[in-house]
Amino acid sequence: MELAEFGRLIGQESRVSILLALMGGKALPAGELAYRAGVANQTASSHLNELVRNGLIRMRKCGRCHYYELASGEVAALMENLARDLPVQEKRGKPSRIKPELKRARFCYDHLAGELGVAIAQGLVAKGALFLDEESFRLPEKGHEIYEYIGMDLALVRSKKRKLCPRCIDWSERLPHVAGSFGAVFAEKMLEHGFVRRSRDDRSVSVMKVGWDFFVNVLNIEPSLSNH
Amino acid sequence: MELAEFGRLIGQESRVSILLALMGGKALPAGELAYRAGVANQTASSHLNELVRNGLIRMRKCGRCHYYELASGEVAALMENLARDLPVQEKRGKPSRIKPELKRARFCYDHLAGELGVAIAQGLVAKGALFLDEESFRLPEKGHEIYEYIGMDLALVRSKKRKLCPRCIDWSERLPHVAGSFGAVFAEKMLEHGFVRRSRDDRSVSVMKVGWDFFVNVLNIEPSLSNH
DNA sequence: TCGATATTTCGGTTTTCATCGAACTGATTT
DNA sequence: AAATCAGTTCGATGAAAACCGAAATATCGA
Repeated sequence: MELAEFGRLIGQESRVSILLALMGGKALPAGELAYRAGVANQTASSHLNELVRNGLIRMRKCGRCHYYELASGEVAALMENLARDLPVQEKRGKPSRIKPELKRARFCYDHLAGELGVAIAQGLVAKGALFLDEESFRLPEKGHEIYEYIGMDLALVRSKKRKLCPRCIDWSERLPHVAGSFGAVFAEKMLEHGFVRRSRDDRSVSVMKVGWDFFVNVLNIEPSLSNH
Repeated sequence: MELAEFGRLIGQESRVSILLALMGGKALPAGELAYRAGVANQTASSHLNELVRNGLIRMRKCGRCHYYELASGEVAALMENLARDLPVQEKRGKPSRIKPELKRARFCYDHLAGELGVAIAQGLVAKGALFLDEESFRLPEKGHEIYEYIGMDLALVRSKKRKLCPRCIDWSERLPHVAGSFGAVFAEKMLEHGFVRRSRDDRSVSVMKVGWDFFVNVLNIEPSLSNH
């Protein structure tokens, strides 16, 4: 895609809202996206069309609903990186309008990010369940008890064709967390065990009681994270 | 800056042309930028104003000329990374419109990039004049004969307040080359010795005869690079 | 001081495009 | 089959903004 073309696409509030809503990794129906962007269905429809045409998102029909989602993890990473690297303008009276829940813990496409995501990555490394490599993380050859503990099948992780566990530098934290198929499967497990729960409205995530037990006792994550 | 605001700024051919022209790292007068963007001076002037207001570029007066340049290496890196990560659309009959000279060797803001930039970085590493680190390159404590050979003062490099020698992943090559103050000073030396010469029109760079001697014999760079 | 040059400011024109009402398509329900 | 619901297409409207001619500003050279 051309630079200017891409700029035009993300140079408009409604379309950015749509893209940001999809950054949660869930596929959402057209109406929902229109509502979130605060525009009429027809308007959203044309935006969605445009985004699909340019390969940023894609559509899947299911009955009479049209579900839209990001086209790929690459697009998600692109957006996340862009948001992170945008020059900060020193304008007085512009205190970051970032929702604190989002900063604390959120889904970044299909894996966990925010303070929690970073802390998890660090915890796994500290426990020897993950190694820090040049460009990405690396899994220990013979697995690790933590993965058995949560019933996570590393063979499954390795079998996917996408990148195993690339580092994704967090937009809010500017620190690495785990993305790729590992990040996705791990996040899946966290949901499955009820450790965390996704927000109904946006991509923020809340940590349940059992979740804290796991994070603090098994991963040795700072309990201070839990004090809001 | 907001995502949408940034998108709007780069979502327009004239402004992208201006930004791209400035990616060479040279400061250019307003008229020149208008010419390159293919618009009238007045139009360019308003675009330049807009870009300055948003902190992407900055202006320096010199006599009756107004010289514009990128606001910082961060902005340059942002643009370069963006261009690199843009999703490639599989459109038939769209053979990369990238100028081969640009792909071969160019200035990326203030340091060398393209095939040449990557090869230089690899050459320096192979010679032990540079080490590959986590996020950046690292200089050997006690310097290296290569730097003495080209008369490059590492103390000067280290004295600058900007990052020493971060890795910059190339837009065309997708491989790392050296940026930061090291990259800038090194490129400066290459020009000084007449090893390379900047194009008058764009950010491409041509390698002179003496340059090839240096690159091939001292840095052991593949001479195949020189066959166009 | 006068004219030439580089750039900006102002005003008006034109283009682009985000938006929504109305009508249409298809799927689901009654 | 009729009613309903999700979504799209079409067409018109209005606002934003890209553009350039004309005039203003500032510097330079003579």
